[in-house]
Amino acid sequence: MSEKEYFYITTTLPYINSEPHIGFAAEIIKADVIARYQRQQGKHVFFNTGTDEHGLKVYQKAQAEGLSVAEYCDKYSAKFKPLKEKLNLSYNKFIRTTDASHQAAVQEFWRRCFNQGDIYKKKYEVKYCVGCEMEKTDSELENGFCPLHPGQKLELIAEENYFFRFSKYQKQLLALYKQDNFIIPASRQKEINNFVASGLKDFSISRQREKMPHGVPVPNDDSQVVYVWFDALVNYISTLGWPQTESNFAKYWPAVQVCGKDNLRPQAAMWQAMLMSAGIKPSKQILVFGFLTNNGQKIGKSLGNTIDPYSLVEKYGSDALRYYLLAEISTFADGDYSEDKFITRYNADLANGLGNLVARVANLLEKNEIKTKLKPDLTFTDIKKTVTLFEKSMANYHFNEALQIIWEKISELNESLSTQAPWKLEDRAAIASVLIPLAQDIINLAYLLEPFIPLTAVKINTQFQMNQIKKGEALFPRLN
RNA sequence: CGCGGGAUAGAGCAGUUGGCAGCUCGCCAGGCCCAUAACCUGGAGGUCGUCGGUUCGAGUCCGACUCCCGCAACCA
Repeated sequence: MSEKEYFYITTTLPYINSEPHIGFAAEIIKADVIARYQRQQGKHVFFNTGTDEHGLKVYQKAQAEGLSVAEYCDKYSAKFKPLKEKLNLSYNKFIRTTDASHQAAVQEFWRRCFNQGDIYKKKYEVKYCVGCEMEKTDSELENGFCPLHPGQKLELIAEENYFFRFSKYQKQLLALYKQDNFIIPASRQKEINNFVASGLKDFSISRQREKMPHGVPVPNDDSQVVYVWFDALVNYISTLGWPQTESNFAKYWPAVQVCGKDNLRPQAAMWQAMLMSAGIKPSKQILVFGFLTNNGQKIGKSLGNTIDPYSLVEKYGSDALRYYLLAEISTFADGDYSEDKFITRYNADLANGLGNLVARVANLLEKNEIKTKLKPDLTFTDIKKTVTLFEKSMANYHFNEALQIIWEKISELNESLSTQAPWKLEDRAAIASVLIPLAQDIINLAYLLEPFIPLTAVKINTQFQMNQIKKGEALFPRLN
């Protein structure tokens, strides 16, 4: 490779009206796997995440907690930052949409769209529930009434906001969806294609400051603030320094964006249209992940069955959680979490599989005082087939499949050890000739596992690079 | 005719160019004893939702149907 390639990946920014939840943890862990894998491939990686902090809900929650919005944002944004250490993430940028540089970028982005003639002011009617003292969107209504106040008629209030000419970009968006692998999985690309093909309505991109002051000021109109969607999406480029430092932007853009399936429209349609309007290249690729259920039940704040990633890490460690989310659940499909499944998976694969194999081989090497000098070597004959299959799965982001391939190898090594039974042999050289190839395979597997379970990979790597490999502590003690 | 996803062994799932049905857990029977009561071998268990079509051959493609589940935009 003459010159290093650049690679940019970003998660969506979680909205800070609640604590970090397992769904976002799953999303950012997958992004982390991709980022780490790309680094292994020798690329310069820019890995972005952060928090989305504007908008009505944050404004209301701040008031409810008796905090200024700034205090509230600092407090809640800070709840997301420890994910980096707790989940062992490798992102190198944490952007907040309240950052001054981001706000300036939003305004510049707005101006560019405005200059294209894609932003206009329009009066329209919003539905207002007197009972709730709140505006309601159609999707919040049941049979045209507020579910909390079904007897009351909704009032219609005239409001004037800025709109974005989404409809103008229908054809260009449809052309974009012709490109294979723009959105993965393909079914999502089909879905958004059908949605866009069915017709687009312009959407409002501002709010009256009087009602909701917590947002980026609209350029040249003090009475309005930028609507949070429009604002938040711009982070994908403002985080690169756009429009100030074009050089960084030029190197890394366009991005691979990951999101949950609820974010398909904003990412794959609205944001792409916004980029077109501003004269910026579309995203490189959008990966759309599924949702998690808790024991088969939909997870929701109202159901009170949210899963706190921090407590899971506290209990089982970051690698165990990462492994579960990556191995048990198909990358793009919905998946389920339950403690029973977690423990079963942990014991079967991490304790009995990988952990036990490492213990067996290391112990035999130590007991027989066999000296080694190993380092990862993917050209090692015995690992080649595994590497080929592994890379194929990784290219499609099929992480569960990639891990399965590694675990087939682990199983093969356990079998090989049992068959050759070096503990029955007398001759040290013969014992060594059995164990050293196994140790070489293990250190190679650790290399492949680094994007998935980085702490364990480092442990194994350190352990197996020693001249005298020692048994040491169990990597994953069995859970009961 | 709103959009999309799913239906594969007792449970949970994988099967992306159509080619003898796989994985994990659980269950039964052996082996081993280096290891984290771990590991290895063998076995029982499936009309791949239903019906029809294409094909030498379909879980995999096409059509119809049944049953589940999301979404239905300006709520971030």
